Amino acid sequence: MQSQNISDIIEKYLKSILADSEHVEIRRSEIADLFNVVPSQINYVIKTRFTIQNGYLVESKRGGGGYIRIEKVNLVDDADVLDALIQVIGDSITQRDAYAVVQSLYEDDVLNRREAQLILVAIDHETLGLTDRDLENSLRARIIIGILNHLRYES
Amino acid sequence: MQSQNISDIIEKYLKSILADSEHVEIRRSEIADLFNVVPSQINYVIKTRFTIQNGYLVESKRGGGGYIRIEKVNLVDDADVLDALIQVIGDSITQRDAYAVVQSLYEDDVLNRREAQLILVAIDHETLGLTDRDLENSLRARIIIGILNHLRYES
DNA sequence: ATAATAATAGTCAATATTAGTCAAAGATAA
DNA sequence: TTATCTTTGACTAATATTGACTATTATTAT
Repeated sequence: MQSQNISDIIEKYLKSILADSEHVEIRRSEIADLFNVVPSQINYVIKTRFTIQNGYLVESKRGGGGYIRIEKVNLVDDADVLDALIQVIGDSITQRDAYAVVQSLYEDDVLNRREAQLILVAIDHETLGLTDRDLENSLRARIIIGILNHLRYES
Repeated sequence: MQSQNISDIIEKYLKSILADSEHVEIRRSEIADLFNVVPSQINYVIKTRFTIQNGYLVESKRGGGGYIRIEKVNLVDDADVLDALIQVIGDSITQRDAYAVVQSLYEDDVLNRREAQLILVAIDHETLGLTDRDLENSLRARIIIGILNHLRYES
């Protein structure tokens, strides 16, 4: 489990802060300097690792005193967040994003490890075994949304 | 003495590492260089010799800092039962029959109630939302088989 | 007040860095 | 001989990194 690339390292750094506090607020250029990358790489890290699918809300402001603020949210407890998530998924979701959703359900203790892994198997590219990528992504969306709704009624 | 083709040698090399540690993480091109083969041969070795039937899980990532990771897992005792079920399911299964399969897994304590329900959601006709019944049945078969294969080992 | 300037963050596309797929060719075993 | 297994490489896909350009907000000068 070595994080070879710098994006993974930045991700871990931010998550280590989030482990202790509700949110983290950064100045983009400072983090970029800290890890010796261009500022836009911070956007890349956020866009790929701190999405709503991952269970994070991000807000920011430009100009003097600007910042980027990342907050961890709970996907199923808050009906609004769940609705937002379902809307973001829409009728198509990649394996990567779906993986992120299941991962955050696990982190929120909505699913235990075994349940999460069963779901991951069900939505896996190899499992579905389709050549049509659009079809694969739309099926995956239906399965994930079906499960999210099931979890909603259950709770 | 058996003919030691290069795939066998690579297999032994990887397994010798796995003898000492739980997993091995490689950079595909490095191993290819080490044994003077094209990178895709590493995929061939993995696909033919590190299958789940043999107790290996494989995951990988592309791009900068990419890797291939092979993990040895413990296979459960009653893998034969799973094999039999997989055989019976074949490449297509109706919702009715699939329900029966999941039900029997529940009755045999392979799955608990919640796990069974999650799986039923995933393979439900409504969830999959397909008009092509053959496609639906074959997808359902793949999902169930994927899950049965997952149940082969303990993580 | 308003305009100019500074200080932030965002977007996007080009490039780099990996791994995956597939089918043809070659080698080996039955 | 024939079927299966191995080897190869061209093409594809996914992910990461970079930087030029844009957008937004705050501060300063007029």
